[in-house]
Amino acid sequence: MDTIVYGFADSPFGPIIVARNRKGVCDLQFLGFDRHRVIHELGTRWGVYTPTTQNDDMAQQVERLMFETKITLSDPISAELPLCPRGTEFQLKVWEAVRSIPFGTTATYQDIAKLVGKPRAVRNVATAIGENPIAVLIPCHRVIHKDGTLGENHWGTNIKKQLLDWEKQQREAIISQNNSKQ
DNA sequence: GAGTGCGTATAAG
DNA sequence: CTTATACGCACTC
Repeated sequence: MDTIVYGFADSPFGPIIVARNRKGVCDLQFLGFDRHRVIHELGTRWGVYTPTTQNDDMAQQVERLMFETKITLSDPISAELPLCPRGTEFQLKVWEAVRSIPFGTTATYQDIAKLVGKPRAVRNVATAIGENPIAVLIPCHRVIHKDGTLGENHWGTNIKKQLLDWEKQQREAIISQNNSKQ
């Protein structure tokens, strides 16, 4: 049986809960206003009988990697932070495709549908994205409507917009930094 | 098998 | 701008 280590941290976008098993980060949620509901969801996803231990240091370390370390445009987070989400074949495929969207850029739901080889299953892709268990690291906030509007988000359109704005700002900062070096 | 859904396109008010 | 209709299909019940 899998054992889970979870912990709490403060991100620039509000408090988060981070959980990992021995393979990698398996769950990451914004706590939002309803902390208990989110923790309950974690329980239903992994089973109330899954042995857990609390380790806030681990969570804070993950948070620092996500938001404080120098992020390059190619998104090095993946290499340092292996992910281990649980889901159906289809969901895992969709989440993998979402991870290929570069930092600071966006893709449409249709783009992701094509990437997973199911160009007509756009709504199903959207549903799978909505069930993303690992916020930010599986960057579902980078998936937007074809007409440029943001679309819905599990943690609120506000979080989605904030994350996109932040990434865009970071991206531009890195680009201008690189230009001034030459 | 029926109902649902983080979409998209088109038509209409 | 908003509502309506149709399409699409993985998933849940």
